[in-house]
Amino acid sequence: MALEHAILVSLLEKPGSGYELARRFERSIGYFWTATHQQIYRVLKRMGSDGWIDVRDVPQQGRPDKKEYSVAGPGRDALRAWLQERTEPESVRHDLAVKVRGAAFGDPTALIGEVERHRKAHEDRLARYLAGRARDFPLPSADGAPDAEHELQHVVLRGGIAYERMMIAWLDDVLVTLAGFAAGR
Amino acid sequence: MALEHAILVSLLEKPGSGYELARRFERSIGYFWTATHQQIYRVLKRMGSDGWIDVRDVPQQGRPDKKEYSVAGPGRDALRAWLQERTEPESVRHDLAVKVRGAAFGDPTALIGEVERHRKAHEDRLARYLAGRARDFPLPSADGAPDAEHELQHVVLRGGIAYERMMIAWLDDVLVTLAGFAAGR
DNA sequence: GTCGCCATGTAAGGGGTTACATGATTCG
DNA sequence: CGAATCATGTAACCCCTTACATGGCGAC
Repeated sequence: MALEHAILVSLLEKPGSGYELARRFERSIGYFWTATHQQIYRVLKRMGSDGWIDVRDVPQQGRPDKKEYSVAGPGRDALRAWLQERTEPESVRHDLAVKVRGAAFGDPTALIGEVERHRKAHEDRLARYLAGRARDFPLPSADGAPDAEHELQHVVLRGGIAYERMMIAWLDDVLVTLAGFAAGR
Repeated sequence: MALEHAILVSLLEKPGSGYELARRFERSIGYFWTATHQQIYRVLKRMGSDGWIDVRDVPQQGRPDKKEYSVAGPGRDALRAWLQERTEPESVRHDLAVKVRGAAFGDPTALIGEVERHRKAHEDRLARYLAGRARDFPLPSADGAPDAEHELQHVVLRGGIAYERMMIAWLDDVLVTLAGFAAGR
């Protein structure tokens, strides 16, 4: 339900095409929401016909032309209204936890490789986030009027970093537990 | 895609009815997968016709009769096969992070109440998990052959606890950041 | 007598994933 | 000459959520 709102936020931060939005969802937005280009194009169409966003054709040379979207008045209003609404914490879905508990009925040690793969994926993401932080948020905020957009982007990124660190530590815990079955017999 | 596998794991741990499964998804299974009774009944039907599970009618007194499901051979095989498959880390979806970043284009301080609500929800869940751990996993595992089912349930629960603690700490970070806008002008 | 629990479903609609489709340009 | 990037879409399918539906029993 929040995809359209995530798109509004992203377009408010910087107008762009559907393709560019898809890339942002792979990168910075990816640590709190994901979407593929198919979804994005479909939703952009609906948002356009609802008057939430404006479209501008941008001819380009050496590349296909693109449509640049930007947030219109009603889009801003829709976002403000949604910010007031209550939303419940999202439900968690972890394949890997299902597998870990399911491993009790198969071979626990056979899961080690899979856990290591996931651990590596999380470490790669953490490294990307840390690089992004070093690039975009180099200094602790100086005193004085804080810049809302910047500060809020930063605190969300800190959340992504905390999540990846938590996952890596947990996966280490899982690996130690699984290794216990290999050694303990 | 893992709902049917989560049900297999739950039924292997202990056979039960659709209603009982729904309750388990609210409780212990809830920290790594969620499902409503509507979903569960539908999937149970399909799993039954695929021969993954057996059904047994259990008449009851003072309560409606129930159907008790248990895992059949092909279900066990399906779970074992799935444990071998690669699954990619689940994509994250956090409404609240979208809102935090969107607050830059509205009133950041208006979000404080919502963040506090979420914080409380996570604290409640953490308290439930800790109570569950004290009840079900009172002692550090004694030496000797570890019990796979028990150990693996415990490590998944530790993951749930780590997740809730991480979220609470992050929400505190968000609250401090949001409060900065109220004070900083 | 109403509320909550136990117990099982159907139906509609919305959102997300996967596959298919096209076509130009740049880099190795 | 093939692969990757830029750029935009359609179609089918599956999963999930929300609403509707029923009905007996026990507690306050």
